Amino acid sequence: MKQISAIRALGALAQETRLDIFRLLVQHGPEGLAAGEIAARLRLPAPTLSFHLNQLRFAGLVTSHRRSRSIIYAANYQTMGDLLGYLTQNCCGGRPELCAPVLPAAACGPGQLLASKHKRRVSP
Amino acid sequence: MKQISAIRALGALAQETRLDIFRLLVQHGPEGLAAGEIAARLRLPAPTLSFHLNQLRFAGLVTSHRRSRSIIYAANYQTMGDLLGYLTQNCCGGRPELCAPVLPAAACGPGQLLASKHKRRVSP
DNA sequence: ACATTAGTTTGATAATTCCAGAGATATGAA
DNA sequence: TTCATATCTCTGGAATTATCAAACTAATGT
Repeated sequence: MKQISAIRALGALAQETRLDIFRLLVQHGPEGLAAGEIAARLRLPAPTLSFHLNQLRFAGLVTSHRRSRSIIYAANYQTMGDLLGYLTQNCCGGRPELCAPVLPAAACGPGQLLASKHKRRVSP
Repeated sequence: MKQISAIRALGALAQETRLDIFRLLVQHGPEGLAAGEIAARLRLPAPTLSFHLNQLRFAGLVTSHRRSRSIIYAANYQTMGDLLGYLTQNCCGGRPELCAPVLPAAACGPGQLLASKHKRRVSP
């Protein structure tokens, strides 16, 4: 992930309403949630929600598609993973164990490790 | 880490100048760097740098202490680790493996990853 | 065709953030 | 003390971001 993308993602999440929206979407997994449902749960006026969803989409953190009258939004785990990778590599001085000791061991287990499309570099 | 702290940290990092400052400090480890040195390396006017350092300090991402005439700033790895933990737990739906697969395996193993001055590739 | 439902866009206003200049403060040297 | 160095704070204006009412667009049902 490039710095500019990381900044966009960080900026998108650095706002209470958007962080709430994103967390809600993450909780609902790949099936996502209709915009109206998000608005109802978070008590947000439709235009305000629409504004924030656009920011999240611009940052690549959510995807959307229409289903009948509703527009379904879902969290984009790939971007979130890329952001975590960027922060770990660029903001932990190449010593991830200093900054990421909290990760559950599951993240390290054998199977799960991957499938990332791009090779990743460890910063010097 | 509370949501408000996470938002402050995200907001602090969501700005090019500050992300540059933070990355520079991370690269220089616990010894830190004097404000003047940061200003020189990043070509920043002193007031601008001071403004951003204050934001980073408010977010808990850097610490500072005076040493003679200089004020030394250093990255606070603890806060960075807390932020990564918050994001992993709250933005990955309790499925960290979905979002954190990019971590070099070494982060989980016994040490060693580090200290390489050369860029290194981790096979996916 | 018309009404209904679901979202978006527009636009005005309020709040916040960014950043450079001028001046203030703290430390060390002569 | 006086001077030079290093950094900070205060200030204010420009730019950006957040909010939400009103108007608009798209899909569906009658």
